[in-house]
Amino acid sequence: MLLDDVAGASAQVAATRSRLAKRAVLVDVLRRAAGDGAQDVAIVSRYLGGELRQRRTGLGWRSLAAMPGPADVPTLTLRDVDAAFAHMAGLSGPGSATARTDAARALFAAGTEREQHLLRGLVSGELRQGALDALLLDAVAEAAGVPADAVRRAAMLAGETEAVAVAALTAASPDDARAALDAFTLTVGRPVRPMLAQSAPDVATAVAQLAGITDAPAAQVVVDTKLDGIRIQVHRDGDDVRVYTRSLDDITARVPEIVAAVRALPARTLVLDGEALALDADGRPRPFQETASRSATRDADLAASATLTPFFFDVLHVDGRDLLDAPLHERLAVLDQVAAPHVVERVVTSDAAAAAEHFRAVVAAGQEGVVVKAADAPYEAGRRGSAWVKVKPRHTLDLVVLAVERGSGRRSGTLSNIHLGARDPAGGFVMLGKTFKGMTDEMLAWQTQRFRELEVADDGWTVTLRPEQVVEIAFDGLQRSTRYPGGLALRFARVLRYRDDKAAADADTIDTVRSHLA
DNA sequence: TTCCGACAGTGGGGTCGCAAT
DNA sequence: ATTGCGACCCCACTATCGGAA
Repeated sequence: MLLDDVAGASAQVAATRSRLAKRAVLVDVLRRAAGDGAQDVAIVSRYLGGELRQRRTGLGWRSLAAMPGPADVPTLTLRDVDAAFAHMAGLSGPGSATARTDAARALFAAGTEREQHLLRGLVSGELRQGALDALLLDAVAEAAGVPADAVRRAAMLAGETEAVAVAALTAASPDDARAALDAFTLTVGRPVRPMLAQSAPDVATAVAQLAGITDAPAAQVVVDTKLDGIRIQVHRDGDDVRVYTRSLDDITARVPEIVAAVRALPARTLVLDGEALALDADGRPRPFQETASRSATRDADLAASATLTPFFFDVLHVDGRDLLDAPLHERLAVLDQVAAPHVVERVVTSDAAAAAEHFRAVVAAGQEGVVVKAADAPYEAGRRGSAWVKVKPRHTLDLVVLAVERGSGRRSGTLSNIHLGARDPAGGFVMLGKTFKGMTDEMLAWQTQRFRELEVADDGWTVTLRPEQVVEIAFDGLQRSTRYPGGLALRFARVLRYRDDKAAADADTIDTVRSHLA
């Protein structure tokens, strides 16, 4: 199969907003790939899902700045392209960046216009065709003649889509495809996609949301402490322990202390879900940046200078027993038995006030917040299910917009990403970060016009403003910054509303911001 | 007929390792 | 030694489609 076939399909998918029409295009190209064999199905399913098959190629958006013009006639086969990226991914050492760029040039020179567009999207990870993994899974189901639920479940348990697409689409019949999908079961040593949480503004709202979905008579909820670290999924088979991140990256070699902790637990086989973070001598959590630094380093000496402590909040398998479909309260009973010293602190209650009290207590102890969970819900791998709801404290500030950047994609033509400054009592403003979050289309339209009125300079990307417009910003906390002059940056800043009732002189000062550090 | 769950998009700050400068 | 890039870690929020109610 030619890359051009996939490029054409991707363009068709991007050209319609109807998800059914997108799916129909995906189904057609998946069926054609199936006729060309398993390898083409593997490549097509990756590319239509917006990814290359190579996890890291060393090639990114910036490397593609100077690529040659397009070819007139499509000649690239999918296998050519996959082999080219595999080659690039394998390069390392002095001269490798040049060799990689040369290989990319040769590949792009052979690509037609729409093929180049597809390649850019795959390399940058921003295909922007309005369809990624979820719609692709639906298309795989339709193309193979099997229920969408069966494909989705297989992909969640496999931790990936490619193998599932190949199994479903290379089967001789829908019955065979169904059997092939059912063969994807929870396997110790193969990570599953982690269950995710929705969010709520406060504990009472979270409890009320769960009351709507649970069948438990007293509407019991589990209130788990939410730790500010990195998500880990740990598999143990005897002495063999593997540690995976939320994106299912294997980081076992970087975290020997977690391996040791899990080896010491009283079970032969285990699959645990939890969080790892750096603690100080008193057991209080260190800032997220320290956990991130420690978990990212591959240097053994650096790694030894700080340790991560694992805490688990779920168990998916223990000694031959799968627990994915067991209700949470059952899983937690097992978790308490097998992971006792490393279990996240929790409260189980039907009383919203008790849940709120736990939230206050854990935040006072320096933790990030809580996750409120339906006690009778199964583990929904890979889904942002309604059974888990996270709650975190929210801070707000009134800041001044210092500049604004042009938007891209559906925000093209608007002024989108705003630069935020706190008032400096000594004069001027101190920039604390940027945000594009929380804006409705109406706000985007309004601010695009408003900021043109305040414009003092425009370099083609960023428009500098007279510092007059006040905006109310929500954020999760402050972090140390080497990028911004105050040495501080807002974490997860988002717009709540523009404050036309306030002048810049009424905005919060950098001193007020610092007081949030306590 | 209306409602709402799920998805994709639009980007944020920080950290590391590596190759080039 | 410093800088720029790629790859990940954490992520919030809105608009939209189409099935559920």
